Amino acid sequence: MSRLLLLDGHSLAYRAFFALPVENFSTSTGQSTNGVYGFTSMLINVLRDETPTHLAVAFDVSRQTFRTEQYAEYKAGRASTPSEFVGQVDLVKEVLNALRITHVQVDGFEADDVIATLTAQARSQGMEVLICSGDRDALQLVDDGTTLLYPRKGVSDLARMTPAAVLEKYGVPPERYSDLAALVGESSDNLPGVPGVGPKTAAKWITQFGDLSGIVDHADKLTGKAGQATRDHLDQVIRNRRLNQLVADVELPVTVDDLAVRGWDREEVHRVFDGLEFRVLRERLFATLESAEAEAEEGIEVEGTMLDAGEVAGWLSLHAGPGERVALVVQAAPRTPAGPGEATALGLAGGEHAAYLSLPEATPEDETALAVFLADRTRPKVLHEAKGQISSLELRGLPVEGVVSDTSLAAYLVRPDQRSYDLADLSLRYLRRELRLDEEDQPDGTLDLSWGDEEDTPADRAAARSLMVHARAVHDLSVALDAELADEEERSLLGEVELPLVGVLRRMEQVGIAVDLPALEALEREFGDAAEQAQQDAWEAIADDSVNLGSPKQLQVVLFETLGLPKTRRTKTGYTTDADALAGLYAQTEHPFLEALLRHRDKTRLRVTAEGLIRSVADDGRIHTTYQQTIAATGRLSSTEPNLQNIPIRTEEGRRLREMFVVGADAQGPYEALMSADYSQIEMRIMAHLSGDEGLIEAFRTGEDLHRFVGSRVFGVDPAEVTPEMRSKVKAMSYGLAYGLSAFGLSKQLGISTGEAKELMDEYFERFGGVRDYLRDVVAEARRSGFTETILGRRRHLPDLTSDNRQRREMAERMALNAPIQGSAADLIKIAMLRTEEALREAGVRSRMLLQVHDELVLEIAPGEREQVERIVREQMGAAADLRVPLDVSVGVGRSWHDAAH
DNA sequence: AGTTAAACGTA
DNA sequence: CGTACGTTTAACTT
Repeated sequence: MSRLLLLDGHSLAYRAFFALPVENFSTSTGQSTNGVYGFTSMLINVLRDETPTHLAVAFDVSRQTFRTEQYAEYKAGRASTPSEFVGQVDLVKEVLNALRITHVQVDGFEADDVIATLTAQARSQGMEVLICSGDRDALQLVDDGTTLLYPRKGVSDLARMTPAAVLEKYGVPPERYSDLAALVGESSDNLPGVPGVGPKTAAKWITQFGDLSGIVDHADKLTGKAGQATRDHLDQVIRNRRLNQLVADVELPVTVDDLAVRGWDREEVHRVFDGLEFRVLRERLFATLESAEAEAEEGIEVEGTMLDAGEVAGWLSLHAGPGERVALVVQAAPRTPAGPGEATALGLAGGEHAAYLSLPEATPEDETALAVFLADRTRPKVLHEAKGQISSLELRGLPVEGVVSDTSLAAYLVRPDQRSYDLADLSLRYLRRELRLDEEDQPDGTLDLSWGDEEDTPADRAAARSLMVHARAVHDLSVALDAELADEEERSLLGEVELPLVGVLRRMEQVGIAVDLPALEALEREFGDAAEQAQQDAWEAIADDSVNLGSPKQLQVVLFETLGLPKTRRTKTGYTTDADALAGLYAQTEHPFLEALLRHRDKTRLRVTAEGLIRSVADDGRIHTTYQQTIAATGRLSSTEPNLQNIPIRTEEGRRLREMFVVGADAQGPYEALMSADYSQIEMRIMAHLSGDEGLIEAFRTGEDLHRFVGSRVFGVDPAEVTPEMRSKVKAMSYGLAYGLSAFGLSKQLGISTGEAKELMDEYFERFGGVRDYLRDVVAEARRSGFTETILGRRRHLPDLTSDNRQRREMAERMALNAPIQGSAADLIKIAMLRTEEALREAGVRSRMLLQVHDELVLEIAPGEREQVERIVREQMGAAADLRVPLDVSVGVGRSWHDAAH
């Protein structure tokens, strides 16, 4: 049986371009290759999986086609082709030439028309046809012998669109798809659909009236708003239908018979792939095309063993000796409010072999052998997201030592502004290896496992395979990422800071912080009652109790239509109703509704915060937050479930929430107090250090109030004569500088004219020239090198510094200003946390660290240890780095977090 | 049901 | 038209 495979070269390369991060795919000469890489990868996969006898790739020639002649707006409004994509289509053609694969393009027609024509020819000869395209228009070609392979996501997941699949997904058979598309529209072609008509409605009508002409003929019978809209847009729908019809009789320079698969040009493939620096892909290509008998392989090949009772010690001694790096992947029970669940199973991978161990099935001897291995710091382990996994093991009485890498942390240090460090993503990016872990990708029948015995169910085997595949990926990734770390400084940042910090954070999470639950519940009710009262007052003020005060949309109606108040700043969807704007309106109008509304906002917010905290209290009466170590691009930690880094402090009422965090107890008895220790003005001190500005350094060395000192220089008066207004202006500016503040932003914040703000900034920079020079140089240096760096060598890449787009470039410039400062502060407190914990351990005290809030540490103090711990914390925080200015630490103690403030 | 935008809390 | 985050709610989408 002959089988023709047709690919849409442009659409697939374009899909690949967006699926793969461009910065990870470029040659040493700077040519981007993500599009051509992804296309080639897809090509290899379909060749392997579909074994076609005939093959061609179609391309568009230009945007000018018969469709643009008929409808000038066709495919208009598209973003211009990204510069990194330019040239990649030609590279795709080079690859095809080397593989002796025919490519076809015809002036005035799109790739899909070429595909439609070839499909018609092939079908008339009784051939089976496979189309691989990212363009949905090709769905109209699907029939019993024609299947569309449509990229679902990424470059390795293709949906197999048969007639049944089309019907299932769109509710219409393939020959009616174009009718549906004409109604719904196709945004990528700039063909607008009928407003209010989605695929569901369109499919319903098509079923009801047979096809589009049936709908047109019976347009008067279409019901509802959507029906009226369709009648109003009938011409447009008919035009859409004419444009989305593919042309199946294009005159082509080739016939189907010319497309028979030929041998390929080995020399040329080597030359082209060398130029593109595709090494892994070349191996895959050769493996796929050279062995005709090569069977389809699912994901990674893993040589592994499902360990049976009594086999653990043996495996470990063979594959996990001293110095032998072993990856661990833990499967655990669901997490609880108190933290991660207990470990249930384990995947291990050494250099060659992998193993799987189900903990409930392990014998006491097995567990002992495992425990010895895990606790042995001379046997190196690597994990992905180690913190949670180690906690799960420890819950099961299996402490872990000797962790030499965490692949999520390593990947974070390499590129700190990624959204996720998902293992499968990292595997694809750094190993160029697809981690196929979906259950559906591994139907039982294809599981051909060389390990395990008859008692293992298919589900056991699938779980085992998955853990071993994970472990193998973690092992190989840890090696690959070691090489990706920029320099010795970054390796030490991982080994000496981030990795040891995992343990500190883990213990802080596990300990949690005690909460006065009854008081918190009372407070929640109090805030709730106050919110209720505010709502009543607000409703009364406008004589309307139907308004949802929490709905910005409804508020806009009330404020700007019903009450006719002056319009505020624009947002995407209307006018802002944020607190600043409402306060401004209140100042102008003194309308009682505004006062009540603001009060309602405040109280509701407090109530909701209290509510969330109550929900988070675990059975031990404490709140166990989770610290995320790979989220903030600057190097800070973040806190989730719940976020304990944004508990209110600025207002009196907000601070009452801090009173709810109290000193608690442990198995040995109660603690004495909470202690809060924070760095004062850490960011300005780092600015002084990094800039070397003599004036600012002197400010910190004299011990004079910083803003008073700076104010006296800026305004040219004695420190004693600096008024509160002068001080607050200078304070706002000092802090703003580290964020890339503009004169405009400063004027807005201080409520002064832009001119006045400009003068203020000029005067500031005149007096503190070192700061001005530093801020200028830090951006220039980052533009040159492509990244910023903190005191400990933590890098943040900012490619947008050279963007043509002003908005993006200026955003990147502000990030470049801020990242070294915020990031260095993060470095310092991380060092302080490590040393503080170590010093507390050496001192043998019971007191312990509970929270980190960027520049503050909260500790729980055991009876009689207050002075000793204060000394330790002051010393370790103060000595975290040797800066050109002192690091000032202020400490407070009390029964609650609020009382410990100072 | 799942996503996005607005609002707002912290450093 | 100042950085870095996380959470909640309403509204939008299908």
